Amino acid sequence: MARPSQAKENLIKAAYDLIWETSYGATSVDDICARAGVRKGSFYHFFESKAHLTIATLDAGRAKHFPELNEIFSPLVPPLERFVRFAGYVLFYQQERLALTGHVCGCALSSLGSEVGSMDELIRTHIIDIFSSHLRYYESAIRDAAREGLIDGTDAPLKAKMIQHYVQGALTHARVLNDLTPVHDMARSMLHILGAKPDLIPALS
Amino acid sequence: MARPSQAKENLIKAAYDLIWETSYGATSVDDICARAGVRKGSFYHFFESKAHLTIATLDAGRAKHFPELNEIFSPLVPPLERFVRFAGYVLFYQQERLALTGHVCGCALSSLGSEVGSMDELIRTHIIDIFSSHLRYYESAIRDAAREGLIDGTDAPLKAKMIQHYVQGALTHARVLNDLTPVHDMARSMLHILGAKPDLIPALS
DNA sequence: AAAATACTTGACTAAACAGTCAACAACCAC
DNA sequence: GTGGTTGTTGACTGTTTAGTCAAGTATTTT
Repeated sequence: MARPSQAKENLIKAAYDLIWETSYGATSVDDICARAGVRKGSFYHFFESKAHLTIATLDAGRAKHFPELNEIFSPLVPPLERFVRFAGYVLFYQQERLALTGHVCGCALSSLGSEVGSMDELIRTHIIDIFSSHLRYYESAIRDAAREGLIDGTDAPLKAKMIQHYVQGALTHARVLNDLTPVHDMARSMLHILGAKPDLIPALS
Repeated sequence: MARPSQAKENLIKAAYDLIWETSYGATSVDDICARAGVRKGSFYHFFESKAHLTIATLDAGRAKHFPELNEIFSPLVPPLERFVRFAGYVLFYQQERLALTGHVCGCALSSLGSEVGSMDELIRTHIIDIFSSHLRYYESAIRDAAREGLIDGTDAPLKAKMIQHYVQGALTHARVLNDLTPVHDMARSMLHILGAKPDLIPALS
């Protein structure tokens, strides 16, 4: 019968944190074990390799964040407000991670995908799948906003991609500059990209 | 008297190519030497470390690209056309690199900065400096376009940042998805972000 | 109490890696 | 032709790294 253990979850959390803070390549199996408080034998009991653990961190991240994104992008939320709330959600996690690490960490998926994407097909396709989900949140909100006459509805898919690319570029910049200004500008910029009229924009908190 | 040698230039080019193709961490000194066709003793004769060589690649990239960017963003070029030409310039280099490597490589600065920025301050500040220059190209073009009545001139600095973040997000996506579609969409999207009226947009080639 | 299952360990192995070094070679000035 | 300067070499060293393994331990079921 199974012997209860937190080792697996601790390894996933440790890998998630370390890879996001620095990079995939700079994060060794020993580093992850040290952060998780387990020994290498345990690591390899649960995971075939660092790459397999990384896939588990992506799945854990999805499990953690998608319920929250479902709330933010719920069809019950006024469409443009979804983007404002989303900007708040991004800022919240960036500030939290900044407090823990001392520097802005940006988008974990984007950094990981960029670094590892040409060398590990499994990690790459997992990230692409998550990116596709994000894109559908944006598209749905854009269509709903157009239906309410809040914005011009032409080319919703392209606008969704603009939003997605802009958000990730802003997070990458925040990380490189070690400065949250791009994240603070996010709500306003997304609404600008969508062509929302200023008087129709919900309060930017 | 100096003994003529191409070793240094070959090392710089090799490092530039390999780091852009894969990543900083996945590129070893041995890899660079193999690609450059020199031995490790020569590597360390010219460069103190891989990090120092990377700084040299950033300087070389700047020397190569800035004359071209000066032409693209010349005040003699109609402002909105500068963005269209810039998109063409980005596409050209992405297609060239795709042909050489078999996969989309995205923005070398962005990838490198994201991967290494929290661990090497010298590399980070070099990249930030280059980013600042790019931003000034965008701002200048935006102000010129506003002066000509082509776009709304409010908040030129924020729009320049939107452009910059969007461009880098698009390139990161192109790299992760291994698909140039985001780069093909770039001209159109940048002009949309700037709020350019369709009839004022120069021909999208 | 015994057996089965799952978790834990850290020394160990082999490979990868950054960086060093003394010696040699090529080029140019004198 | 000689001496000075610069470039080249690859075996070598020490460290880092991923991954293995036999043995031990903890938990649960029978």
